[in-house]
Amino acid sequence: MTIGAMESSRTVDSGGGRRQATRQKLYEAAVTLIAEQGFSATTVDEIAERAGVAKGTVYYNFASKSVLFEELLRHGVGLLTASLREAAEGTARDGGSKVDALDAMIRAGLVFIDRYPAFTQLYVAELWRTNRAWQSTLMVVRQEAVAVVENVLRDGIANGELSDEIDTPLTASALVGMVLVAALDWQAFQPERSLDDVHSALSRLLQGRVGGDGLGHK
Amino acid sequence: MTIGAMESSRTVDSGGGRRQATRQKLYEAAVTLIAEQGFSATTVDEIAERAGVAKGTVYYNFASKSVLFEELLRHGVGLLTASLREAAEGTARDGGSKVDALDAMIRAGLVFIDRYPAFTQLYVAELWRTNRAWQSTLMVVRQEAVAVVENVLRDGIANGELSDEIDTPLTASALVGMVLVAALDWQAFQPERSLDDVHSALSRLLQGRVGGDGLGHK
DNA sequence: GTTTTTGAACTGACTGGTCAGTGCAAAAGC
DNA sequence: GCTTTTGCACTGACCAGTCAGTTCAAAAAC
Repeated sequence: MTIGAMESSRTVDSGGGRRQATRQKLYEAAVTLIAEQGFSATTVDEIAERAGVAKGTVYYNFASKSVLFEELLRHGVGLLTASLREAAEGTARDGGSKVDALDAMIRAGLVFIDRYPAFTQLYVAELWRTNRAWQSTLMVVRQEAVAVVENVLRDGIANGELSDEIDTPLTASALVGMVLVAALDWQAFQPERSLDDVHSALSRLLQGRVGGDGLGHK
Repeated sequence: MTIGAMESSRTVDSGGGRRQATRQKLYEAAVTLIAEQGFSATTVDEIAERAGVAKGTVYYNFASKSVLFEELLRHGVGLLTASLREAAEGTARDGGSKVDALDAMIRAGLVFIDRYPAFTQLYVAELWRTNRAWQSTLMVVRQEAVAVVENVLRDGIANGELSDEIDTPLTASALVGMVLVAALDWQAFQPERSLDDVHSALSRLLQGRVGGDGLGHK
């Protein structure tokens, strides 16, 4: 049971109703199982059982196994995107630089992955697959999240803080990948380390302080 | 059909025998199918059909579906590891710096992903899963590949070229993630761009030339 | 003549999805 | 206040279909 609550209690159509609570339980059950085994290898019976619910309930709440998964994806990436946006805006309010904003977003990414590792695993495992039912959904939510990073990069270029030679989409992808893989490896192989620890290592890389004296070499 | 040949014709136990050729065909068929659909969703019948081979042949050559997949994994990561090592050694022979070695390995990674995109997809999709039959195999081959990067980082720290404050395993993971995600996004969303183009964007990031004047800001 | 492949038939376990029926809390009727 | 009705949420046995893996006699390749 590696996943956190993922409540957020005030979702789109909140309503503390029984229905909503059941859906939440199903999300939580599905996310861990699918992260471990993959979508196809996870049966609806398993999901229902772990959620403490009858199989029929799954189909009462979701049109199909795929739809359940798709809505889970939307839900999760939505949380991430909101978190990234908040981080970026936080530094903007404080008059911070764009590099500070990137740094804050790295931290937000790490916090998210730390909180919802199972969701992250499942997201990574599905993102680059092709020919799947939920491809288009995934594409849309991915773009929403990456766009937050891209916007910060663009702003930084616009105000001269970042080189205008950087490739916005590619650099954004690379930054996301950096955080994603470092965080997953952290969770998988060095879970005892602190978030601050990981953050500072990535921060150093972001700011090009890899060379021995803090300046880039060639 | 997004995958390249993956022949390498001179693999571990080469033997141009008929048997080896059949296994090769099965690898190629399996890699694309599993990359697209995932392991569980891919049937043995499909693999056999795409390989142009009878189902019985699959079981004549491999003990089971899982074993076929596991050997495929070993085979593919072996190619990557060899390629990374070669890149690192190439710059060492030319008396290049360790940053040059890292740069060469980034390029080698891109070349690999460009050549075997399907394998890369499948690898990423499986790497952080838990509770799977081939977990341990995957762990071993992953470590072999990452170790090549870690060694270059360590060498760079030892000779003072890189800061001794960098976190070797985390930085290695982050670099791998950077290349992995940037390359997969390149393939998926901007396949028309050239490898050199992608490489230079990542190179810039590696060398910390993101800030407007080529120096890190704070 | 030995190795490898073929291809079709078969099995037994498992899976997504269905559906008739249950439980129950609030509304309606008295 | 008490009884009856309504309909939402849930249940779990069931079904039709699918799949990994087996078997094997015969053909093909070497």
